Amino acid sequence: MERHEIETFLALAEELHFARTAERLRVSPGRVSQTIKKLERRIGGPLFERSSRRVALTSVGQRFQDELNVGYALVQQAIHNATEATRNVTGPVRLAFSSPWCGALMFRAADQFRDRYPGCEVRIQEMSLADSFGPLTAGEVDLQLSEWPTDEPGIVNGPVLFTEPPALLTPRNHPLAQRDSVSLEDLAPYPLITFSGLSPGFYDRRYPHRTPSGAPIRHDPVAMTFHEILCYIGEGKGVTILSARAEQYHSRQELTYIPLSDAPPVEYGLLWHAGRDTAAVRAFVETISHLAKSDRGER
Amino acid sequence: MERHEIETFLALAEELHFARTAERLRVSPGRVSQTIKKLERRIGGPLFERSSRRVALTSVGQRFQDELNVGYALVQQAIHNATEATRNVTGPVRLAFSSPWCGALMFRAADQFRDRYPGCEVRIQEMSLADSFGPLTAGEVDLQLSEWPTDEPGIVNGPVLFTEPPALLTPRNHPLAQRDSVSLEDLAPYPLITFSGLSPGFYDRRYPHRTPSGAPIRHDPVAMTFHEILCYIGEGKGVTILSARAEQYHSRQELTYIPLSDAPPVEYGLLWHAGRDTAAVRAFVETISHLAKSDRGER
DNA sequence: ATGTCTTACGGAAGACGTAATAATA
DNA sequence: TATTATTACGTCTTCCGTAAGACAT
Repeated sequence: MERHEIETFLALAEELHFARTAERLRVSPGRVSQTIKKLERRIGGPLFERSSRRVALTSVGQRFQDELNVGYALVQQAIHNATEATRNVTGPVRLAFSSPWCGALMFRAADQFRDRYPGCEVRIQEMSLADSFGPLTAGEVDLQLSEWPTDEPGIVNGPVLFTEPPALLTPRNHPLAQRDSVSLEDLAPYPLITFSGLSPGFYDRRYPHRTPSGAPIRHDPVAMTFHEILCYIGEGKGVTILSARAEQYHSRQELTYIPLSDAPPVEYGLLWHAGRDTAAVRAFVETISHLAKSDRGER
Repeated sequence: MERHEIETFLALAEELHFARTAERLRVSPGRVSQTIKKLERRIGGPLFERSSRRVALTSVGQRFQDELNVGYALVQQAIHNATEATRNVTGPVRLAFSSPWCGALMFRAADQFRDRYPGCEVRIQEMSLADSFGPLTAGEVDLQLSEWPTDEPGIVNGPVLFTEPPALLTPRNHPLAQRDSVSLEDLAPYPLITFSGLSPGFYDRRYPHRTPSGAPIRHDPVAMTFHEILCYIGEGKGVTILSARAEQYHSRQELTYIPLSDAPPVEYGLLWHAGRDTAAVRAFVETISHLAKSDRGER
């Protein structure tokens, strides 16, 4: 049963007059007659009892009207809701990423997103790890892709988009630098250079205070920026733990990246401010999540 | 939003795979793609998040699926119910009428009915007033159009289809025969010939036992058939009350019909046996009721 | 190289309007 | 005669399949 048949039937069931029905539907009276006739053939019997001067519903038609009205109203409501929901996907979406490999994914997602939601303007900026949540909290940014998760109050931990294996970063002439792989157990003798500005939970997860066997690990010094860490290590002040992916973007003569076998993988996920997510932001979350799933090869 | 769009969307929302959706709907994959694309343009934004290797619902699409499923299921149920209801309109419909003017309406209605329900066989017979409910009670007849109402147990008083003014039937040489109109008050001096076989309530309604002022009216003799009444009156044995319409079918030299001003109109309606009405019978009731309304000029 | 979604194009089904016809008051 | 529903027919939209293209694995 086609839409025009439903609408013609319901209109005629109300008007009980072919000409007025035709006028209401902006079609010719002949069309109403033929549409109803065809519908009645499909149903199998008359829905209207009619002469050239009178139109009335049969009992079958009466019940049909009642039931169809309910169902069709719900269908129209569904369409209306969907239309309204997409209408709200508009306005600028301000995005931030913490590291180049997050940025790469985000730029690809933004291309798809602009394609699908032409009404949306997308702006992307890099963020400083020294102030991971400042822009989000200040309302300067709507969504960020960065190290995950966080304990920051008011910040929502969205979906994880990808993970990277952990690595140990050492000076080139470090005792561990020749190894193919190291364990957390190997870290005990060396000071661990850490990064301030991370939320406490995330900090403890990334930088252990003891090796698996219980030996203490000294945290020293505490750097304020990522480049500061690179300098400290280059100077032989210690080692640090980070994503293996960093090697592709921050390799230097005097530094060596070594796979870290037993540290937890580094997770990168979406973060936004609780209650400040708009329809456009949610739509971008869907787009980038979908793209990341494709990258992971999941089905 | 067209039916094929709804069905394509719902199928794809379940399958999340264009090729399988196309196979299920017996269309080509290209068609599914174009249909969804067009639907998304109409809604205003993406309902699916897709690459060439992955299909997922957006949050808008998710909600749309939930709501559309409910409404569309109701629409389909309504169609199914209507189809089933008309499927039952089949088999023979056996009709009876009590007088020629009832028969005239019934034959016209039967023509319309046969036209609208080709699967139904219609048989019409005249009934005897002497045994008004025998055929109905015995199950030989499904529906009858006759004097209305009745008190007969088990018989349903259906809708009144038309009414006729009452008349007094007298011999040509009767004292009242020259009058243009008579009142019930005029009947007191003359024996009233009545008709047995009527249900008690109807009998009392048609044949008063007293005039409006309280004078008794003698009921004598009590006839067994309509022709018997005509003979009695022709012989000068008394007068009777009947429908003015009878004059068109039962006029004789020795009889005179006089309008009866203050008797209740004679009602003709449909009667059937309680619980034995089929879908086909109800459909015929609708057809003949509609035709009678047209005859009455109601709108 | 294969599986999957998308696009381009020609053919067919059917929705539509116009206008003539039939039925009713 | 006026109003209304129905029927007939030509036009045009659009739905559809086929086949080639684009993209990802």
